[in-house]
Amino acid sequence: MSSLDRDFYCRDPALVARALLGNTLVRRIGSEILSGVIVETEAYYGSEDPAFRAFKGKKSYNTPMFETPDTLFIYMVHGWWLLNISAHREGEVGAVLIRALEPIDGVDMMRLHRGVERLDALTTGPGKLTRSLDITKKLHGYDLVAGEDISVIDGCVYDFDVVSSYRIGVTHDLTEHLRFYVSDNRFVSR
DNA sequence: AGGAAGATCTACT
DNA sequence: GTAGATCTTCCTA
Repeated sequence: MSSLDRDFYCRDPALVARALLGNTLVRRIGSEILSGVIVETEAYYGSEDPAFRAFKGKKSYNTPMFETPDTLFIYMVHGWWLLNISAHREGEVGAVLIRALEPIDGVDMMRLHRGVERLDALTTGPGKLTRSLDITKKLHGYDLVAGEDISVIDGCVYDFDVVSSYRIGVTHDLTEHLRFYVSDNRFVSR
C-alpha cells in the first residue's frame, strides 16, 4: 500500500482515468480517516475539449491544469464542489474528474458531512462525494503525491470489469468514450 | 450586479 | 425515467 507517484499522472488523461479505477482515495481530517475505492472517472482534455474548463485558455481558476500533474483542481458547479486531478503529459493540459467512490472508512463521518443516512447517497456522484469527504476550494492546487490531507493509495481491492461510455451532463462532448466505471458496482452514479 | 456551471433533489407521468 | 426548480460560488462586466 503506497501512494501513486507523479509518473502515474504524467500520461494521457484517458489512460489515467482508466487506471485510477480500483484505487483508494484517502481523506485525512485530523485523526479521522475517510476513504473509498474510486469506481467512476471521466477524462478531460485541454483547449480542444469544449466541455473542459481550460477550453478558453489559462485562467486564474484553472492554473493547476496547466501545471504539474497530480495537483488537485477543484471547482464549483451548481452549488457543488467537483474534484479533479491534474493529469497530462509534459507540456500538455488535462485532468481526471472523480465521479464516484465506494465508501470504505469513516462512513459515519461522511453521513455527518453530507447530512443524509442512506449509504448509496454518500458518494454516488461527483458533488456528493466532495461533500461527504469535506473537499472544498481549500484543497485547490493541493499536491496529491506529497500530501497528507488527501492522497490516492495504490492497490486494487478486488477484480472488476471496466466499462466506458460518453461523459455525463456535458453539453458539448467529444466523440470518444471518456467516462470509465467499474461494471456492476452499485456506487456508480445514475 | 449578473450570469453561468460537468449536479442534485423532488415530484411527477 | 424524466423534467423542472434550485443549488452556491466565482468570473466577467
